[in-house]
Amino acid sequence: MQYTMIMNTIKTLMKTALFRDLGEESLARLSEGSRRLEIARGEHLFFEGDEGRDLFVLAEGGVRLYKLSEDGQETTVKLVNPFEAFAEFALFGGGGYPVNAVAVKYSVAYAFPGSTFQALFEDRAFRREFISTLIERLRYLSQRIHYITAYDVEQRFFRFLYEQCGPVEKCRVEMPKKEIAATIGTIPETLSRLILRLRDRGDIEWKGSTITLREGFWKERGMLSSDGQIAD
Amino acid sequence: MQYTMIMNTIKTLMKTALFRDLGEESLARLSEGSRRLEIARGEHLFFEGDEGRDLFVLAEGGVRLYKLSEDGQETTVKLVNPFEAFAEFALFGGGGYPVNAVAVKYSVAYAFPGSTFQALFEDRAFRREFISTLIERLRYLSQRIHYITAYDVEQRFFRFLYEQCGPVEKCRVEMPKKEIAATIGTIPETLSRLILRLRDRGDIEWKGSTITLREGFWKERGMLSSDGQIAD
DNA sequence: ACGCAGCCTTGACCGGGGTCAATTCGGGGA
DNA sequence: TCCCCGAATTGACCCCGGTCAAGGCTGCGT
Repeated sequence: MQYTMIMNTIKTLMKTALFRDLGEESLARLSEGSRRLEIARGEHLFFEGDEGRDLFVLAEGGVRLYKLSEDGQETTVKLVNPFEAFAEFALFGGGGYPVNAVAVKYSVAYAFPGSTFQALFEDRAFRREFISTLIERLRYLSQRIHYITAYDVEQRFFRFLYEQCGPVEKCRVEMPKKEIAATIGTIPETLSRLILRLRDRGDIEWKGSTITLREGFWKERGMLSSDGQIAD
Repeated sequence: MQYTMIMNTIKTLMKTALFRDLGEESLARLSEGSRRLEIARGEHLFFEGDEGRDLFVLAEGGVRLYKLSEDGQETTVKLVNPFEAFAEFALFGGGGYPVNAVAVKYSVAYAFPGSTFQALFEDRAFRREFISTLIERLRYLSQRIHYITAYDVEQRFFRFLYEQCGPVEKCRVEMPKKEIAATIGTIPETLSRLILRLRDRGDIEWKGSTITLREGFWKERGMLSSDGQIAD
């Protein structure tokens, strides 16, 4: 493997919460064992049930994790953003991946074979970080379950925007609308109508992949803009 | 603390996956630091946001974990059954409990202060078990998110029965119906109507707290009864 | 330039399940 | 034993959002 390639991998790892605090040589060792994957929009990284012992880190793009039921109904579990690790499931306890992973746009990810982690678990600080990551996921999923069942499509859409960009007025969202719809737990038709309603109301402007909110939009909803304590 | 009381605690711990494999003296140490809690139906063990560093193990009864939104809408995250540990969140990363915990019937639980776990984490096997537990939760929540959004009330009700009793024809469910409704993500009225429909159809019989399914009920749904590979 | 294939939008329709309100049931306390 | 309060049932109503079916828009390959 090439030197500059390893350096790139390391750069990505250092921006990822799970690995941020690792020492030089741990990072190097991880990187050496990794593969770099480029995936086009719509390509799958893995499918539910696949045996797989890889943990992934997204370097660029976006990946949607979802489940599928017999009748084709799909449910998004989480949208992964750059510098997040995902598929920690793979490292422990078998049973294959519990979700499907699809790129919502051109993406770059690194795959780290589970075996390369054995050594890292000797490191107390890493363990701590790993467990924190899991617990954070747990909190996230509890939260998400709640959002999806207790809030309507409009509120879920705002939350999506907030998760993507924070409390700002201008936000780029480079995903096809149907992926956005899936992410917030609805279908393109409904999202389309929602946007229409919001535009009429003067709340939103959507040009290409740039979304512009009305001045003071977040403030009205109790999420202060421009600096920011944030409601969860 | 009394000898027999400690013995009871230990007996419970030994039936709990997380602690099953611990050695004698670890169990004893844990037990000594624990409190025994008896809670009546409807009582809360803790509320969302509470600072708390206790991990719980349910010894008897049932506890429902749920979130609440501003407008009073509640969402059940998980129903805890005896010999399950819960509120692992508390041990790491702050922010208080992310859910409310209410007893759905008279329950007995043990509370273990987070501090007593520090020592246990030195034990490699325990760490492994702990992480497995977290990952299992993660899988469970992914699954649940999917069930709640992709399946209708009827299917969710069957899944509830299945989770409570497995693929058997006779099943005791000692919870008020409104708690059952909340658990499967609906309201008492809807559950009531569902039961009516199922009874007319001859699928179910509900007397007191005993539910009887029609012969071969589970088999028809691809979950073999009486021995049992189980669909997930 | 053309054509095809996705993606997105728009309309008409409708059904699962939630809301509100009125009874009825049932079990524990005086 | 009766009473009472909360749980459960039942009915009338309705709305959010999903389904189905047409179009329009865009971009890519040849």
